[in-house]
Amino acid sequence: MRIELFNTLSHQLEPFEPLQPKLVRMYTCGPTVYDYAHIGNMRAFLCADLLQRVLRVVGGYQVRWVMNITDIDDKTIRGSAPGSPLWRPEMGEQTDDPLENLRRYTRFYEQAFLEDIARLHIRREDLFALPRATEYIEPMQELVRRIVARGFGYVAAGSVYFDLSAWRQVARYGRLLPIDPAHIKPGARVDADQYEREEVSDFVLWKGRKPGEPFWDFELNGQQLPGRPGWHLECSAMEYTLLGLPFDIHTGGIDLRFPHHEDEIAQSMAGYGIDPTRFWVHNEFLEVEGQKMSKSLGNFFTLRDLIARGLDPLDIRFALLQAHYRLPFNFTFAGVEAARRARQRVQEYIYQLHEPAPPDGLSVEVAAVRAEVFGHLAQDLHTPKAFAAFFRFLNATPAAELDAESRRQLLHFLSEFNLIVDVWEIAPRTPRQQDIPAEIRELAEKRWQLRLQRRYAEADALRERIQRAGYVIKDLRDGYILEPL
RNA sequence: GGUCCCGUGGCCGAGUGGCAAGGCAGAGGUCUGCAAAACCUCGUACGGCGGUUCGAAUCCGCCCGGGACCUCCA
Repeated sequence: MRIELFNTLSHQLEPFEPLQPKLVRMYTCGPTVYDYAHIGNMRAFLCADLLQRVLRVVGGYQVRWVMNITDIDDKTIRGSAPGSPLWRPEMGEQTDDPLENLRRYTRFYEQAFLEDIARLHIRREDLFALPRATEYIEPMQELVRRIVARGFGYVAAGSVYFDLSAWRQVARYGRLLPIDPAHIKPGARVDADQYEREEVSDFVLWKGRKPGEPFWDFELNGQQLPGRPGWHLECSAMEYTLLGLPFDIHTGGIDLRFPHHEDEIAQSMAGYGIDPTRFWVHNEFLEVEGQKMSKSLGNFFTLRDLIARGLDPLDIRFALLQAHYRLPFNFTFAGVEAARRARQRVQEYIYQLHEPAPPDGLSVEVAAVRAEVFGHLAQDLHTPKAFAAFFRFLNATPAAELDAESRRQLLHFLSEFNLIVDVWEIAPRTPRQQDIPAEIRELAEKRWQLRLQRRYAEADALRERIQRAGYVIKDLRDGYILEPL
């Protein structure tokens, strides 16, 4: 099915076609591993995951998906510095080597990040590569040399800057978001004094070494410039190295349009001479209870915070799919609860489909709902419309009444749909006996026997006890289901 | 100060000129010893005020409220 995507470059919906037949090359701005990722970060990665899954399942493409790990920047340096309050015992001992400290610090949060995305069902095996910035220092330095050689970079006080005024003479700057320098907010962060750049809009490609900070040797035109890469550099270099330019899709949060992505385009074009990406796809932010997430408002959550509060990461995944990715998502606890119920209802439906069909079962047209649901997903990942169509079908199609062939087709469609949504189990109901303590199972069995003997008072008392232990009993016609509450 | 997005029933959330999707909650019912689950049925919602139009949630203006970006925040 043909996919259409909203492209930030053109500000409109465009039909998507990969540059190489059948293969989509896609890059996602990943986390800076200086702390646990919060759910706002997670939205960005879930949106990218949704896109790559839709490309695979609905578009029928192979996807080569790269997401970087930023393990060198101001925040990671600060966090790993000697005496940092952010240093944790799990990271080991701090050493005399700033680079080694940085490595220990960032690996810790990288590991946490990998655990977090795994819990959200962002699959490691879907990622072609998860490159660390510090492992691409060479290609970054090479890019700086190219930029300078082409006359778009200059050295000042040990750092290398991108010369925007020179760049503006040969190319358009401000393709993703027009920025009018005449109307810069008074007091906006320009910290012109901090560096020796010629224009405040010039951005740093390579930052000169500061005492006590990690650095790499760098020789540029015979000059020794020990230091570390600028923010935007890693993406350009990794895209070039891992995907090749130009590639198909670049994703990230909406805040990255400017300056990060704008500068990335300028760098890649200036250095490699190639406009790096055909499609820029940006997701809107996540708010909490209608407010911007902030630590001072007390509405700042990491995934770990939410899990500690008893939320299921898959309910969070499902909840985030209920809104379109280009609109702000209002994260609420009530919303996650609603998502949990809706998700459970579909799971129940799937279980019913696995049960034996009645002899005079109904036959339904599954191809139509598939076309409708996938059609909405193909239309700029319109998950709300896709789910509306899906639930409309569910409401009109009671699982218990379907014939065997319809069930088979429907389960096939659901397993395809679940390759995208990934929050259900396409399997018969299995009493997960191993997850339930033996004494609870015994109580449930005892209660069932009492119930058969019509000793209801005693049976109900046991049911109470079981419920207090955190399990619920659902009676069926000739048996019961025992599951965690 | 500049640029831009959003405001739809109790909550979430589609719809961008022609009788307002869907989810959750709520109400009633079926089934069940009761409950839970499941299933069926049920909605006088478009922030405010003007304007354009035969017709506006949808276009235009103003106002109110929330949010974003404006040089290292996803």
